[in-house]
Amino acid sequence: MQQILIVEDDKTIAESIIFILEQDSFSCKWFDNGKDSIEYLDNNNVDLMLLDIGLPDMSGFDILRKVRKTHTLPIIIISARDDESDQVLGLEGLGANAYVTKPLSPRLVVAHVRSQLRNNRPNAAPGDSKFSINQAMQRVVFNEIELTLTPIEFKILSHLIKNPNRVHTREDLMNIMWDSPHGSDTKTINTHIKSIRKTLKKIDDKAEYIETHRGIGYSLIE
Amino acid sequence: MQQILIVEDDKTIAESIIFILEQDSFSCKWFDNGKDSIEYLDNNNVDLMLLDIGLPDMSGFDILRKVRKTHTLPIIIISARDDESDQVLGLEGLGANAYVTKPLSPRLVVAHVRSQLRNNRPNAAPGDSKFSINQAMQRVVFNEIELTLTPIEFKILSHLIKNPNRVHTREDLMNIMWDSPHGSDTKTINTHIKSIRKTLKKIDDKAEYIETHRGIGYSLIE
DNA sequence: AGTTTATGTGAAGAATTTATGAAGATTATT
DNA sequence: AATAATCTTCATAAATTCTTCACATAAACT
Repeated sequence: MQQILIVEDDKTIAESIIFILEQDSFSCKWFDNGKDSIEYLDNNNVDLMLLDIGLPDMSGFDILRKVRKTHTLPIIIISARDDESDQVLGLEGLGANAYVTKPLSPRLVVAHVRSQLRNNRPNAAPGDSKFSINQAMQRVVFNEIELTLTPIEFKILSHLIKNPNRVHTREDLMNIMWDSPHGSDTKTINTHIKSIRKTLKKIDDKAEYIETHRGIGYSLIE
Repeated sequence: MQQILIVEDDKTIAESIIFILEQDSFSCKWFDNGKDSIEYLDNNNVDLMLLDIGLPDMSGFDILRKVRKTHTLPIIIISARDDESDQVLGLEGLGANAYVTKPLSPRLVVAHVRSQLRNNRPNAAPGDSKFSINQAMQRVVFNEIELTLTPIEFKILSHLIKNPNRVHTREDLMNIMWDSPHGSDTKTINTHIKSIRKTLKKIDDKAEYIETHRGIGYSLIE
């Protein structure tokens, strides 16, 4: 269970946030001052901090500054002030991850919490597909494993992933393989598909992801 | 250089955002419709997307849904509507990372962009890298040892270190090597990379840090 | 069943891309 | 101006990738 630290001096607000978060099965810890919050943070496993800017003992910005020196957890600022420069300072200058203004909508707070905690999981597979594309590295990730593909294989497979569950004719795939017209035999594709299947099979032996459509082409099944 | 994709049908808004972002040395690409944006995203290295919800051809929410099937990049929604349920849907349901309402403050947009790009680095834990850069001294330190690099080698390697785990095309690297356009062969890079590899190998014989991406360019693995 | 047609398979060699080492050109330094 | 350092180009070697081919296998048709 993921733990949220709430730093908020207004008891009513804190309780309403905690109520919603706990319904969403987060574990919450609440402090109404900066000192105790930092101490708790330093000695416990906290996944995310909700931080009110207007506190009695020290400014939320000071807390932020201090926490960011040693912690990388996501921090969401809660502020009564809808001031642009406060937001810029918090987000850009001091390393907050989101900024919510009062009056607070508990649902919106939970949405931000979820959004942040989702992002921090690097290998979160998007959607429900077993495939994802690491465009930055020009790699396809299959069952959390990066595939080693040749340039043409990458082009074909990533195109199939982007357009799953539909037949791609050999001509379509040819156009994807080469940027400029190329006078090769369409049978070349069979060999590339074979090679891709072989690569996938190394990771998931039984599964058949690429389907042959006789006389037409291929498709990828999700 | 990190690339931002802006999806916004209002030209004035788009231009003002681009103006600010480019001042902050982000590279921007702008589309006024969903279809072209998705196509561009599928075929290029985009680091972050700014997405307007009210587009002519398709709803921003539909774009979001589609993009999230295969991409994990941070997405910031821009919306004219300050509607709570829209925000909850975008952030929680569809996987957006932030939500900014119009009228837009460009500075605030940049603050969100920075915040997202800072957070999104999975290798954010400082100190775990074998490389560090002493910009003032124009030196790279590798495994506690200062490297002897020529000016161009420093430019290339420090850029790779600042943007690890992603492919840099030869063209990108050329732009980094020279400030002004330069009509040299892209094969020049091969020689520089070779020289950098040689320097690294002197210190750590077995390790392969710079990876070749055939037909594209190079990347540095952390 | 037998024939025809399309696809799967493995391997060879053709084509392309990158690595390598060294020489020439350029720039900076003394 | 001479020297040293750096950058670019070039030729060739090495590695990878692409295409083709021959044959095996599977599906569709008569």
